[in-house]
Amino acid sequence: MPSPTTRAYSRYALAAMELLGKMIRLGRLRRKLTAQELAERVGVSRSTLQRIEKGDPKVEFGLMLEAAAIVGIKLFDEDEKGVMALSERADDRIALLPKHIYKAGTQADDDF
Amino acid sequence: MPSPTTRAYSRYALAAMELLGKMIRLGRLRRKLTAQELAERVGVSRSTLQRIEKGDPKVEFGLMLEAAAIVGIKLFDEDEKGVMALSERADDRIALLPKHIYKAGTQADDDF
DNA sequence: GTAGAATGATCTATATATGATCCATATCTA
DNA sequence: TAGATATGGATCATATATAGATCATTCTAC
Repeated sequence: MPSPTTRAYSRYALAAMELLGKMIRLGRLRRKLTAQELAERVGVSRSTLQRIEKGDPKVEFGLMLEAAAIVGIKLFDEDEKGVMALSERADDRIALLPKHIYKAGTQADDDF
Repeated sequence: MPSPTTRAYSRYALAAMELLGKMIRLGRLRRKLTAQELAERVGVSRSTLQRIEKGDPKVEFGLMLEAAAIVGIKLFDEDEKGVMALSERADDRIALLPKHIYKAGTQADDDF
């Protein structure tokens, strides 16, 4: 409902985005790549890379991860096989839960 | 240079995005939230939440992290303070490196 | 010190992500 | 099983992210 202009992000999300941006910049400098060079490898313009390294919440999710991967940052501390394994485990766990959530005559939500 | 339509993502990045999407869905089901409910909390439409849970590379980076945070997924395995601490350490390390990277009479890039 | 290169910041046009809506299907509750 | 609700998918108009360009500034190598 809120127009994307009005969008608000939690402080935690903002901090995490900023951190990833800084990690990408650090990785780039360590690998002695210019902004232009990294931008080309990621497949974006230099201006977009600037936003990536600032941790701008509005950049494409895929671009952040692509840039991170190129400079050697692996989320989840896993290589490709590890990520795929985790993905299957997630599938398994999802399969154990109800497919739909019903709120007909329900009260709250949280527990565990 | 490449039109955003043509954009290609590495397999690793794609796998990581898909994993995060599944983790978000798992978190939502465990907390017994309907798609509509989580979408409202994130501040997006249900259709966008569908793309988030699919790990669509084109959703805003901030939305992925916001949704993840709401269902209790913390990247970097850190709380807000931990993330900010890491952020400062990243600043320190960046400060130790040259501000500009020069490629005048240079050869390769990698080392570390 | 100086020249040249990299970076930061800003602006505009255009491609596109998002919100809204609708329909069909699946699946839970009673 | 029936009825109600959640979900998946597709479409379209609109707000907006991105590419590209320009200019000023900062830094490095020489």
